[in-house]
Amino acid sequence: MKNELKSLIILFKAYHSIEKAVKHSLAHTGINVNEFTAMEALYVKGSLTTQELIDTVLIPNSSMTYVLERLNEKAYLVKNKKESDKRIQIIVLTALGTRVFEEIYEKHFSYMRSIFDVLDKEEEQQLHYLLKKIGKKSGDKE
Amino acid sequence: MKNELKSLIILFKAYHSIEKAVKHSLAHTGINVNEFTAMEALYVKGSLTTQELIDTVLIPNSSMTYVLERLNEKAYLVKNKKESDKRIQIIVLTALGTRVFEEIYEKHFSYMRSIFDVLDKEEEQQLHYLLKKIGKKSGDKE
DNA sequence: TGTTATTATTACGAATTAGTAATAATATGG
DNA sequence: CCATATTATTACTAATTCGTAATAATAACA
Repeated sequence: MKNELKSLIILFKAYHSIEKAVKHSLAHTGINVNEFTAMEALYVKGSLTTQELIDTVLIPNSSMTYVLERLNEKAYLVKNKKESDKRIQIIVLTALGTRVFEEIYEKHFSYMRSIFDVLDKEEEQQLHYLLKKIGKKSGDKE
Repeated sequence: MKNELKSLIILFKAYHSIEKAVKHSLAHTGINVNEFTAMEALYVKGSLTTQELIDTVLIPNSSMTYVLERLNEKAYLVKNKKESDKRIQIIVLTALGTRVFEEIYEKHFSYMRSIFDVLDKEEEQQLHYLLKKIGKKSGDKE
């Protein structure tokens, strides 16, 4: 077998390895990776619609519904119908959600940063460039 | 929020985007990503123990059991107890499994290669180097 | 040689993920 | 306006994933 999907294998390995580290970092925080990613997006953007969250977190709509339910149960976010288009919901972190996220983020940041710091600044930029390039190409093919 | 986990976010995005492409490529083949990865490892290595497969595919042991069950049901692989240590199973693809894998791989290869070909040879090597570096660092922290 | 520890694997059950259909609101084209 | 198409979201269900405990075989060593 021509092993020219080496890039794919290496990407999968690196990702799974990092994903494990993320899970480890989030263990005992009461939220999982998808929940964290959704909260992060909301924290950065201030507010997003469900559809925008789906496009950011890249999980299926039915999975996002589940994630939002969980976070809503924990009172970390609220959903508000948009007045001008009632099909749309605007999602916002609550004060509690924001506070909890900030606490979790601080530790998570240090932990993850200690991994990525194995790359120097230039290497990290190069990684961004390369990953964006294949991510974009891959998205284009959908 | 200091956005210095940009690398993490970009990696996640690129991965999920590629993962979608992989799923698309494997749709209608009757096997999913984990099943494909396990078969690929077996195809390349000839045979592996369950534990070796777990270390390759990087999923929990309980998940691997499920994957192996699925593939065994489809008669794509067989399990043989090792004589010298009966705790250990040696997993091998059947002739059917091998043939099916080759068929699937051929199409999958073209599809995935068309994505990674957006990188030139040098860029691809660089990507390998960078991903291995953070993958390794991340694994070390376990 | 008989505990005790370690390793490989499976069993079980709960949580999550995801595909598909349903619902509800809005847009569009006659 | 009305019928139809499109968009956003949820409901429902099946499949998968995963943590943890159980089992079974082997190793270690007093």
